[in-house]
Amino acid sequence: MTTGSKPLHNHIAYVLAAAHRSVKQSLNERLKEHGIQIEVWRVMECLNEGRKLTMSELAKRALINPPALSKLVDRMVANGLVHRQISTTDQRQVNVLLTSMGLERLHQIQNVVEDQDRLLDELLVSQDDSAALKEMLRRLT
Amino acid sequence: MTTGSKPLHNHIAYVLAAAHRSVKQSLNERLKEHGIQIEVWRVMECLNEGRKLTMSELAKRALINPPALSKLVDRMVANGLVHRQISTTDQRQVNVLLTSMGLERLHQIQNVVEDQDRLLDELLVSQDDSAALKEMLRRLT
DNA sequence: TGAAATTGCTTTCCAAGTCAACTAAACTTA
DNA sequence: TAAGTTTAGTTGACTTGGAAAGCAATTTCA
Repeated sequence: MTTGSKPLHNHIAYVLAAAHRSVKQSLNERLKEHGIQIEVWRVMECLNEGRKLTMSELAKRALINPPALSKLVDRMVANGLVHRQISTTDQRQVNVLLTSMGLERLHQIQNVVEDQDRLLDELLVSQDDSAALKEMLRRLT
Repeated sequence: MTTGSKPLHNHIAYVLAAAHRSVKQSLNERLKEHGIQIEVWRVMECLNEGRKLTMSELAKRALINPPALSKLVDRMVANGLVHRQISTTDQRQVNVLLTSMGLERLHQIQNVVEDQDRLLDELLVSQDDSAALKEMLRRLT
């Protein structure tokens, strides 16, 4: 016997990585046409929902590690999408906010993302599957 | 109204990214103790199943883009885990094979990965869920 | 209150990934 | 069969990400 172990394509870690890779890539291609990278979209969504978030809060929600976020925000500031604001109550904290241009750009791409999401839903069998899938994924998180 | 759109945590792309991030991170921590990175594990698993694969075949299965794989294989050769072999039938193709040390190292970590997989399974409600989840993820891929 | 510890964020250094260009081998076809 | 095309893989310039150290502001508590 040569394999001795569960085949790769049955590992959750592998299947999850494959699905993530493929979804990420197709979303990426759509967003690239608008000159926006996926992480930038997530940050903008988070700020749109949260109005004003500290770096650490934003890092958690946008699924980005603090050092990477710090650099990403630098770039986004340079591109005029967000701005930083030192918190008045705690001078260590930095609040990040969407600029009006950032909000405008977000609206431009929201349709793109929703389109892709609809397309993914269609790949699943029933409508319930989509909800069930998300629920299971949240459980793994 | 300020949001105007589906909340972030309902987007498949987001939930998938969150789950992937978290699973990847925990697997990564386990593997780090053995000095192996996740992509290296995937490559070794693929080679264990396929015995001998060309770079492009390996790239597909291990979910790694060709340039990244090329460099990764460089490192793995340097570490004595695999070796390259120019195909006799087509001199452009490069076959990659596990060394005996590579196989040995793979066996050492397979338990680690299976442990984590078992743990993930337990996070889901029923046994069926695991199969259902994988099936849905494959559909998205 | 002031020294020590903690927290929030950034910076630095290095490892790794991407895109596009490149080399070489193998086909195609006129 | 020689020129043009396609395919396989690698390389190089550039960008991004991660781990660990660093800096300040805040909190803790002796």
